[in-house]
Amino acid sequence: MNEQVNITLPDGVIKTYPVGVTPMEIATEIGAGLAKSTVAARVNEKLVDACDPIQTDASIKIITPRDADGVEIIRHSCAHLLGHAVKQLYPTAQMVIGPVIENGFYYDIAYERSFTPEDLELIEARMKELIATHYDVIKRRTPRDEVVSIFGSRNENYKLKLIEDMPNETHMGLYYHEEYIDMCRGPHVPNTRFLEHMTLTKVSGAYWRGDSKNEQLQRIYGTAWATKKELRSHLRMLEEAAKRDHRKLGKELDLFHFREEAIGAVFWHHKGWKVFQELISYMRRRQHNAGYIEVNTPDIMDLGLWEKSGHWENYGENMYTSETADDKTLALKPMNCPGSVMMYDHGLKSYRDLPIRMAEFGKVHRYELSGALHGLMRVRHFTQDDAHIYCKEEQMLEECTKIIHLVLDIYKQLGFDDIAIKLSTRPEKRMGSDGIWDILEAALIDSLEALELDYKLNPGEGAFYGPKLEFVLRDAIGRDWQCGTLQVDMNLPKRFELDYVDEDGNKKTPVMLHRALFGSLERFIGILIEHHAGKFPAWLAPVQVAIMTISEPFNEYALEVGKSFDRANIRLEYDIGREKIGYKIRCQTLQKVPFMIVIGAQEAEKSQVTLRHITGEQTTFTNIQDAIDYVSDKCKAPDIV
RNA sequence: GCCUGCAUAGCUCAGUAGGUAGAGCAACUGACUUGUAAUCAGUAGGUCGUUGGUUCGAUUCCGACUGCAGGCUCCA
Repeated sequence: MNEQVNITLPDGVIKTYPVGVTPMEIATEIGAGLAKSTVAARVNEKLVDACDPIQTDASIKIITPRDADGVEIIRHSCAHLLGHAVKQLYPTAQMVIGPVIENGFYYDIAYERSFTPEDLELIEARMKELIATHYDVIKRRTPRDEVVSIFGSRNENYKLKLIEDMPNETHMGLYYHEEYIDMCRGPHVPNTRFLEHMTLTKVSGAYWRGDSKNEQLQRIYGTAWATKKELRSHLRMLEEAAKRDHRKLGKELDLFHFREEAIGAVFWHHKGWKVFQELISYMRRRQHNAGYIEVNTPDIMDLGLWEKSGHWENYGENMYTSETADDKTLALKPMNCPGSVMMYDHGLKSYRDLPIRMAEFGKVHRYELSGALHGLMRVRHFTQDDAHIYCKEEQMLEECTKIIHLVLDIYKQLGFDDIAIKLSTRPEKRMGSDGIWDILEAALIDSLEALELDYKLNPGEGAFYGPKLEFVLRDAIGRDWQCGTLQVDMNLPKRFELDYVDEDGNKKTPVMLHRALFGSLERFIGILIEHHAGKFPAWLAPVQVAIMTISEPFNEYALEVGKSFDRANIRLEYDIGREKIGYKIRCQTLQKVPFMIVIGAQEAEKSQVTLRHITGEQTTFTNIQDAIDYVSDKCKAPDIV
């Protein structure tokens, strides 16, 4: 009979212990310090509690708060602790689920009233008290019927429903936080002293099982970290994000505004509109070089078109419609594709014409739920840098590859190196046969593989007419934003009976690719504002040069300098009022103007130009043209060499 | 759309335990003619988001509505 187990430590050393030894016992034997920081363990690659007995030979790694797994466990245990505190303060509350999320955790709770920020403070204070008592968290593997009776007697009806979802489990892990009991797969911390660096962040509603048809629960969010330092730096990151908020900067930098008369719609001020136009110019050049043509289709078209395209059935709840005096119903376009299809359909197409890469900066209108709106990031009317590529089936792979190449290169030029790709496959609400979906999904996967790119699968998230790739970029402070998409589609061309004359003289149906690279110009500008914290690169800056004088006698020379810069298409503003130069510099710095020109007696007399960079360094040019050449060079768009 | 919170001058905010409001910046006027992140003084500016109710009296208390913020759902 084998009463010993061989345990392999991470350094390869093999030690022998009695059967049933626990990770905590092993850690204790290795050293008191390790034992003290033991959160859990990885035994044969599986995460287990520090108290779980080991029955067979195994490799082991002790998990401490220094490990990413350790921090996750801390967050998970914080959720339980939240339950402990909530049940003490609000005994009739019913706990639902308390998972770990990025940077923290939440717990969904059913309670007769909503929690307020004051409740949150009370709960957090109670959690801190409980942490300070350093109580042990005790795990008991418990037979199913006993678990049911425990939660039944405690009126934890949601826990009972969750148990019903696990018909095959004969035993559950129960974690005892003193009088509070939670059910969990675990593992969890052995003692609350690990949970010190947490704070509750917000309350909100959340639907039971995530379905808006179900009752609404209260969700309490928190964040937790291994050390005080990490907690503090996370809270600082949130502050930094608040400072970069594009809604705040949009106001401060005079880029755009929103108002009640047109909710979810942007009023672009001339400075913001300049950024918008610059981005479109950039995209036009890139698309032209990539073999695209640009068209423009109507914003409002007969409802019949949208019925035929399937939008009315699949997307109708997001569409705006309008009745006219002649009893026609028209719809504002929520997407550009049907218009593009009309454009293709006009006139005969030959296989020699394909691929046709047809771009359109189309403004689309989508009725979004009011609660979904968010600054420029989520609006009801926005401009897509859309394009539809019509090609033969055998050209599909190459066209997909080209698009992926283009989008990654553009993001890179604009300063985003960290791009994630998501593949969204057939949704429940869709059109077209499974055979077609097989071909389309394979095309996207093949093109990603041809480029050796990693991607994450999002099953069931595709558009109703085809699967899609989504390009997610990571900004300067580590947040992810979804921008571009690429969708492949054989359904719309079929519905609209699009065709081309092939080599053999027969008519064939083209494949249609839908792609947007910025996605929404509005959202992309929001992302750029936050990524650069309002300090646009010079080529995008609404004002590239501020010309300012030391005092009024030099205004005339300042205007002369300004005219020369203006002729060179450099965007400039004058700041030649009676304020002191220090004040002018402060204002222009706060406006994040990349270059300032200071003009006083010295410059006026010698026809010089002194350039001040936003960073504070200065360069003096002995003639205006040299300064213009220098600034022009710095204001070049990244695709222009 | 749902949950919670918020709404005071152009902006950022204070305030009124119910008696029609105040600061800083910005604007305007005047003085100063100024060299690298705020010169000084003065003037003007608000039906306290809208709308009902309670009250002798509501910006303040209560309700409804609208918008905004954070979530949920959805999504470019």
